[in-house]
Amino acid sequence: MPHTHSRHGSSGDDLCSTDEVKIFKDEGDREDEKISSENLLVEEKSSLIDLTESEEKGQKIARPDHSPVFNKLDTHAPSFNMGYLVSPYSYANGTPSGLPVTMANKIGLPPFFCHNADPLSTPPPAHCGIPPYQLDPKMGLTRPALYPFAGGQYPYPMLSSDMSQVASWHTPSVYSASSFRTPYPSSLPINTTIASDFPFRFSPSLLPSVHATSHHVINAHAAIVGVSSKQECGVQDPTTNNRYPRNLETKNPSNTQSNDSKDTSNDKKKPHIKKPLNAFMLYMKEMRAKVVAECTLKESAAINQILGRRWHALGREEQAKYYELARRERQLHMQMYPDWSSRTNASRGKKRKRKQDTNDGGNNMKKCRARFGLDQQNQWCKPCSPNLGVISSVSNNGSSIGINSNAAVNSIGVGMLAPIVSGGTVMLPNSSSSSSSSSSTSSSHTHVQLMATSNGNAVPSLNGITVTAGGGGGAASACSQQLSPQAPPTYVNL
DNA sequence: GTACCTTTGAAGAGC
DNA sequence: GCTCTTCAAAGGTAC
Repeated sequence: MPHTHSRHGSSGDDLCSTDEVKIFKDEGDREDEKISSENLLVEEKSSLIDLTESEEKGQKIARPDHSPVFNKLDTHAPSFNMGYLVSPYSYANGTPSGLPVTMANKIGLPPFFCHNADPLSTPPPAHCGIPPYQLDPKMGLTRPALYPFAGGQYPYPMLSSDMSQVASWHTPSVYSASSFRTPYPSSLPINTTIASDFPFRFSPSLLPSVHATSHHVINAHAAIVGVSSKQECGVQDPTTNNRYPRNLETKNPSNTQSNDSKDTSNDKKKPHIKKPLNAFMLYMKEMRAKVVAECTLKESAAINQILGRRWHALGREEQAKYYELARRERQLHMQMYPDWSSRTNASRGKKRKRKQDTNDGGNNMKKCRARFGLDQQNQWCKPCSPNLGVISSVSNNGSSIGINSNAAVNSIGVGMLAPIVSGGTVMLPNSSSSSSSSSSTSSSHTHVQLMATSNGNAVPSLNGITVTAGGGGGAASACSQQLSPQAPPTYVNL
């Protein structure tokens, strides 16, 4: 995890990551910051993963009736005991099923039960499912499943209608005897129903081929995509009635290798199994629409910055939920595509080559910090050091913000202010302080942070508004403040 | 049409 | 074991 230090106040936000103006009140250490994940040590955060990873390894042997991960995570996330993925579906033995968010989402399961009826009021807990179901800007209020089942398709990801028939051969007592109670619909039929009761013990890799009727389930998995992720909806194999052909490249590694010699463009067009989403991706998927609605931003790069900050601000327990979800995603993915490896996709065709020039403001700055062993948030490495200038005035007439600067800042401003404009919004203090920036006194600890640009520039302050070098937050913190009903922010278009 | 941006995390390759 | 690279999602942007 990149953040290994404790953040004090709000000045320690991540440098170099955003290009926006941030104004916020320094009201001392907030309670939520005390539990912020940014305060987590590397060991602490890794422990979150270790908890799930250790469980994952143990699960390969046997998954007891009470999942060990729930017990382990009890100390951090008591809500786990409630089964944060409460699916309306149940196993044949009546035990509730649970699916990773994206998997259940994409295979067409209905949204999870959510306690919170207002998706915008407060950040819903992870167990509440995916707000974008109601908020997806493209699909409208009721977004259909990305991978809807064809008529009659069985809703279980790994348990096709035929498979369910297999499952129906076994009475609940059979399941009880197996002592398996996994939240995975996939793991249950594979590990217990099939493995223990079939005359042959199929390895997971054989399952898709052995049970030919389940191929549509495999193909319904969201990890299989066609040309690109943006075209994944509606991509269908013309030769079959399925979205994708059954013979996936990862099912035959030798074919994958042979395909490497072919044209990469052809490789790109081939359906492939996508990587399972990690914890942050799951979080982004869930929270993106909310951030878009709150911040009126559409650019994913900016949204992702916000989400990245929110991710760090997320509590340990909340993050643990997503780590657990991600672990389940990986596990389910592993069961569905046992022969798949990330190497398969990595060799597909070099989808993109990141810029290697030194002016890259994101990765290169991170690399610089790593190379020079600098704190990620409070220090600048030499190549990224801010070229400080002086802002001569900062004015706010309620509809616009003006930032005048001397020549030095002007030179910075080319790189600094342009992203701010492109960002579209700048958060200003509330009416009490925003009406006049000069009225913002030190007693209110109002700061304006001009965020680092790709050149790592930031500027000092004037007129009572402190403009600090570096720092982080930008729109992320702005949007975080917007969550506070007592302090509605003022957004001003530049 | 497609790479890029931007985030974090996982995983593989290479040293 | 460490570092580096790529890929997952997303959609606007730039070429």
